[in-house]
Amino acid sequence: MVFSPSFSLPISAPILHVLPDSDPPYNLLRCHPSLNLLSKCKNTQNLRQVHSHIIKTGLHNTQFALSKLVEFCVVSPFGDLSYALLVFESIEEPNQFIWNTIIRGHSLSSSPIRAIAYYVRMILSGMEPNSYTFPFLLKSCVKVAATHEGKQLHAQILKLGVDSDPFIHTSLINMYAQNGELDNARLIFDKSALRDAVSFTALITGYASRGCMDDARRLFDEIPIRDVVSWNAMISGYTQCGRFEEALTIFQEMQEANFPPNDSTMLTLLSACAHSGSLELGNWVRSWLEDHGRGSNLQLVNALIDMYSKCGDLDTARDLFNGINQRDVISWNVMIGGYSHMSHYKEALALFQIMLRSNIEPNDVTFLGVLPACAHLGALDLGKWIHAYIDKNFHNLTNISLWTSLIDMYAKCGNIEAAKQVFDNMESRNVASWNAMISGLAVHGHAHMALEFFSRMANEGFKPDDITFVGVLSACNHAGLLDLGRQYFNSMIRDYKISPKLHHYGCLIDLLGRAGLFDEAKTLIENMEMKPDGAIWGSLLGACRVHGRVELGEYVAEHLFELEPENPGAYVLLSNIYAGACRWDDVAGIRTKLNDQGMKKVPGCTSIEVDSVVHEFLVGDKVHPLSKDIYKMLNEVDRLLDLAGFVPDTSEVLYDMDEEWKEGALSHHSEKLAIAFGLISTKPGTTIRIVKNLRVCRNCHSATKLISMIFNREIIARDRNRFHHFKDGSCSCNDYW
DNA sequence: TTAGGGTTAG
Repeated sequence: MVFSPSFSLPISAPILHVLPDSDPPYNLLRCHPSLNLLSKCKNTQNLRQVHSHIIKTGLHNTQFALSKLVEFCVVSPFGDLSYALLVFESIEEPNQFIWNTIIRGHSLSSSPIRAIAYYVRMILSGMEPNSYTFPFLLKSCVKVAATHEGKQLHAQILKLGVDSDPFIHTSLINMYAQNGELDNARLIFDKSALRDAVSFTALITGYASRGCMDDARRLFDEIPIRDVVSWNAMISGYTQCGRFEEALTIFQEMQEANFPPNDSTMLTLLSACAHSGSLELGNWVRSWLEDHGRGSNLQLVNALIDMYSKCGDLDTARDLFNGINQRDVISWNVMIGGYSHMSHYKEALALFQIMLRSNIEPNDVTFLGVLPACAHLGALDLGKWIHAYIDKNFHNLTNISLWTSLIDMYAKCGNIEAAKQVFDNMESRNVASWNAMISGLAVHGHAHMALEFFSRMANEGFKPDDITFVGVLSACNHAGLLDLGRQYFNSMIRDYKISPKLHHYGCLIDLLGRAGLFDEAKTLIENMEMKPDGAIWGSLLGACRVHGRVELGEYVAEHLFELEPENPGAYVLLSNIYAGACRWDDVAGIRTKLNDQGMKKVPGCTSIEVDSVVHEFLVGDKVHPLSKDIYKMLNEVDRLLDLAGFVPDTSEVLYDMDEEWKEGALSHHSEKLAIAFGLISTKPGTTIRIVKNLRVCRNCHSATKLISMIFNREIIARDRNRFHHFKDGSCSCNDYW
């Protein structure tokens, strides 16, 4: 047997000779050295050593010692349930405590429903449950939303007459409240004379989870003697409902009442700060924690990191993260999630890679932070790796958000088929899953399939929300389905009672503009309940360019200049309109204006993932290590394009006025650099996937179509608005984008 | 004769 240096067994422990089921005096057992050693176990090895010791000293003949062993296995983070079960199965007639402990163990495990199975076994073996048995069982019912089983347990509780036990009473309220049956929870609460702060709080939490904070507040006011958890539950309830000011008011009331807050109060407050962006209060909490000597508590530091990153102070968040000695998975998750939340996607992925190298096991929350970063950067390989990791390591995972996040990732990374596969394999879905699928199909231009999913969704009893309609309308938009778009827009208002938001108007106005129906678009804008935003004027301006409407373009541009004076995009679009009308003086005028005001257009940037590494290219970029080879390939591409009779489209010159124009012609746009890199670094025939931060320009669009044919490559490009699948010389958008 | 209820990364 191997002894770890920090752990040694007592040499002379008393040997007990006892008969089974006849435990010796408890005072002798309770303080027996072997049992005291249990609390010092730090791993399974230690546990086995103590178990051997228990056997050597004869203690294994007592149910008391075995119950302590089983309890340790079940409760301690260094124990494990399977070991507890081994011991349990070796006991001929386990006592009530041991049965309860095994049930408790299952309620704490990853499959709490098994607690019920052991309860059934307990009854069948002839052992009666007691008032300790039910809180464990009811907790399991909460975890797996087993309302039906919970009700059966309720019947048993009434039959046994233990319903007046305060613990069972609160557990029942909690079970009903958490499973959405608030009326039943209330019934139990009202019928009983038991009214301590704990049962009040259980009901308050139920109301809070349903957004009924006014009911919660009434109950809170009725609590005879409040305790710290009831205060915390109120702060947390308001926070969850997005009523941050009221959350802070409760905290103020708490202070005025001289009620001392605890760590949980601070955790809850930090969560309120994170959600509402209250950096000032967050800083106050931080100094409170330092003043009270809680500044290095891991859970609190994690909450501080979360607060700072959500408030946009990523540097302070990272400093705190770096300062932690022993980070847990939550530390990593909040930092990665913070980067992702603030659109620092590259940092999110970089930190995730460090996490893996540090041998920290990621969990579902980690992936909820990483997958959106993959989606934005188009990091399909990493996304696929995560999918495989989940399949391998997380069986029976019922986290709908995670699967939905995978759908979104696949769709945004250009693999809509994989997105659909994930969707089809989901055991249960929610509105968000349908929304992800519908908008995924929409950006890929599969309008009819998106609309088909919309009908399926309604048929399966899901109620579409405003986000669903953004997907539906953008599906119509990307396919130019004007009549259908109008119909869905009207149906949204009439049949689903959803009032249109800017996004919905944006889709419809874009559709109308592209179809040249400017009068209808203008009327719609004038009748909107809110002021149009830059996106709406912008799409109209784009439509003016397509239809060569110079005067209207000037009128629309004026609105855009007023709304977004710093945005050079509007000037660029207007100059393209002038260029289309050969009004070169006006083109030059805008150019001067842009230069005078020192405005620079957002540089075009395209990324491509090769062998799990994301490579980024800016216009005319020469910093890539393989730059020479890339430009060699670029020359070859240009030569072949020329041979194929390609004539560059220079109608959008100003669009590329600054760096790109200076770099010469249009041949060094970032997407072309990325494609050239893709051509030299992947095997012939491999699909090339690229992601561009701006809309793809006309010239590159025509060039890419030809490249797909010349090199026999499928090229999937995501631009700011949608996907383009280039194949055999044509594009899935049918030149409509 | 050892235990059990309500708040606390998305």
